[in-house]
Amino acid sequence: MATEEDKPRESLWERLERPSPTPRQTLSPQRIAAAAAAVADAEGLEAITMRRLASELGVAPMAPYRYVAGKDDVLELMVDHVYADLRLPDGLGWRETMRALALGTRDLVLRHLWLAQLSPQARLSLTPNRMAVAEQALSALDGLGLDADAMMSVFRAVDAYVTGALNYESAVLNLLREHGWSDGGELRSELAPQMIWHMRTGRYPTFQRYLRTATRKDDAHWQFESGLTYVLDGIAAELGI
Amino acid sequence: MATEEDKPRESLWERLERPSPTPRQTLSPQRIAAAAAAVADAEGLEAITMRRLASELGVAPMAPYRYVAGKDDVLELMVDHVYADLRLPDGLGWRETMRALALGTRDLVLRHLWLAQLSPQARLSLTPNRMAVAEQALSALDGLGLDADAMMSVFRAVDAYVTGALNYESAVLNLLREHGWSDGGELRSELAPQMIWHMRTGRYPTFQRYLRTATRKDDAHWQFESGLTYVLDGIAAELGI
DNA sequence: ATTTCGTGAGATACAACGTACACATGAGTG
DNA sequence: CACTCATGTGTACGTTGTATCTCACGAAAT
Repeated sequence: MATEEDKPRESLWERLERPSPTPRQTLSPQRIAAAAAAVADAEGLEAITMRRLASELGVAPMAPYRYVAGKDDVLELMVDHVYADLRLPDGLGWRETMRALALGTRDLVLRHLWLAQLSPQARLSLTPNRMAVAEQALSALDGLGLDADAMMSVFRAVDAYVTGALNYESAVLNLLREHGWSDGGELRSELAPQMIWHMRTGRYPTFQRYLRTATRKDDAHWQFESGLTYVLDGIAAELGI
Repeated sequence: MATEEDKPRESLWERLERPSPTPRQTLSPQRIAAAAAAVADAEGLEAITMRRLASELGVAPMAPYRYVAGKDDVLELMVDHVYADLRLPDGLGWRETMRALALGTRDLVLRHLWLAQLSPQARLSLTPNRMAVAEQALSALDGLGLDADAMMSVFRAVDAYVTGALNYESAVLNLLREHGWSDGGELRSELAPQMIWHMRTGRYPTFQRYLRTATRKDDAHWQFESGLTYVLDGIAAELGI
């Protein structure tokens, strides 16, 4: 059965672009976004509560609800706020543009680790600044003789790889931060007992050999670039571009 | 300053393999994992609360805490529980093994959509069944003349792509389920007003052209395979295997 | 057969969270 | 000066994760 709330509620972004009739207000979606992003940058996503956000803005806990429908809207505003910093240079070839997309996204996520902690559904929302990046990326894939489906498959493949790689990389960094550990060495020494126990079972000989002989276990940038090279090489080979 | 709780707490998995001295108990980690996974399969991850889980098991809300240190442990148990269904066939070449890893993971996640809703840090934990899959994948990359770092970079690249692609795919499906929508058409018609508004701004001409001319927008399987082909092709090209 | 003891489950309670709802307030307009 | 409506306040409710105390029961010991 259809419920009442299915009416086509005006989108968050639609409301934003129409300036409010009385502009004299202490609160605004922009201030909310900036304050929330600042808190999350400094203390992680779990520090974002509606009460904390309100106190940060110097208002009562329920005040921000004049501008957002709920906490999910706040997260959406935060995402769009930081994505304003990500733009791709024009005039590059498709491969350099995809590389800029990947490396730029990585920079952004490493500067705002909470981006990777958002629920996948929060990352689905098409905010203006994310749409702008997608448009830039797609337009760099235009004019290569690809049909629309192929163009999107390239964009999506790069985006999927970047998302997955950063999911992992930032999860490690968030773990470090939450426990107050400083570097990967400290992480490994903390996790060592568990890992040693796993290895003692003798069930994972190949994995164990990796642990013993690998030399770039901590080189996150190299790992990111390696995978990115695979993806871009494969696109070039498969599509002949 | 170092806190007391930094003592090397025995791992969840370490405790599990040592059978409890008095085996007569109504609760067990296995029962907890199975019950929780069943609830999440049927009603989504947000249905998993400690109270709900306890009532599902017919015990008091705090009873499961005998076996898990907190909700995070429950999630870890759930992950391991369903990963028991994922094993890779032996004896295949590296490419077929990586394909089996990707497609098998996709099957698993589509059967248990809540897997993609877990926090990245929950997915970091190395549960026995996930370790087993990783070991199988790595051993298929053995003997190809790759060093340990290259082997892991291949595994990680495939895993990152799969994670990212499924993050997106399952987010759409979770959105459908939560709103009670049946298929992609219904999703698009619900989101149409927002999308039309975005397009009316005229800022996204390439994106708009994609929306008009693409024919495989709903073919999730094709999209997954396309990206996977790029990744595997790139690995083959870059490493000469 | 009775006592002892430890383990597993129950009951109660608390702080923190998101948010619904009714009220106060103060600037702009007549 | 009165009216009005957008904007922020105060209070409260239901739900969550989980700390802590208490209780029951089965096995081992006497």
